[in-house]
Amino acid sequence: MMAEKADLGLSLSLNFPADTKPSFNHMPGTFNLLRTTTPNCSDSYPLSSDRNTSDAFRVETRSFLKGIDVNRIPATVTEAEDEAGVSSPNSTISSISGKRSERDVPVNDNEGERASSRGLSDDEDGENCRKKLRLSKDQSAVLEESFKEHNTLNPKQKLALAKKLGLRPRQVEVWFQNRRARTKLKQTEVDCEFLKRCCENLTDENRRLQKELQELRALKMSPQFYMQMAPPTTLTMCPSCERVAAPPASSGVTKVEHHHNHPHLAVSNPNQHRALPFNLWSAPTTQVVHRQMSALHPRS
DNA sequence: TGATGGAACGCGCTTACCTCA
DNA sequence: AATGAGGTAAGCGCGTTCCAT
Repeated sequence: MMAEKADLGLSLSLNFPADTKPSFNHMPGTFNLLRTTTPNCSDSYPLSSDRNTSDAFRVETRSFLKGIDVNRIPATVTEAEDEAGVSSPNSTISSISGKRSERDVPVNDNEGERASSRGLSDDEDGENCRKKLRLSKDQSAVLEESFKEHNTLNPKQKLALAKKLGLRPRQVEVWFQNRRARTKLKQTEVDCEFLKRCCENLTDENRRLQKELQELRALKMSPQFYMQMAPPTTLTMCPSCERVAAPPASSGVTKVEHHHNHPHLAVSNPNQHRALPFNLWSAPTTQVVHRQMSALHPRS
């Protein structure tokens, strides 16, 4: 089952390759904080509103349905529901709204389906127990394909998909909801792992710096060091690249001179070169994040 | 023009059912 | 055969958005 899941695109693996980064953009409202740090992440799942038109289903509608669903509801019930848009005894909700210019194109069908989705929806057998209908592999595959194209559906798309798969629109809707939830969960796990790694790197670096500091303090105590050491004020840090400048031949280095020692400062876009001082972020992905954060909070 | 109410929708949480080891 | 764990379809409540009034 896990392997199957991976095939279906739920494998948001943690071993970020060299220049990939976790995407925080999949779901609205999740990891907003982090999202701001990765504004250049591309949306893996464009919003449905971008593709709500009929072209969304240019995915061939050929005979996917042949022998498709083992679990299918008796055709009489399903099709009657879907075609007529009367899915349940309580589907008396008015379908005359005409609102939502874009969303409820197929007014009747959708609203009937919607009505069935809230409240008593036992249209399968009329009993109270809800039946668990496992979707077939083919059905899942088609849904996955569709999900890859757009992770939300407008009513038209929902209906078309439902018809194509021999499911109720509500089932398609639920599947998409659950699928979004799974994606988000998976993404959250990936994000957590990513942050954990960042934390570990920072901890290591902190430890290393503490050690270095201790060594420097010890050195400072020794008289010989004091004699050789130039005054600390001559240690300058490049505000752009955050590197400690090489000890100048003479003290009182001006900023211009300092920059002359750093050819990279000639780069037009300073953000393109923001070398980290201590190799702080070992993972390339974190460098990206750091760059974004630097861009958000530029120094001078 | 802003306030208000209804409809539709998505999400989070949860339950119920199914499959498999 | 029984059972517990994990996966997932589905129910429900709530918040948000859009639109008509």
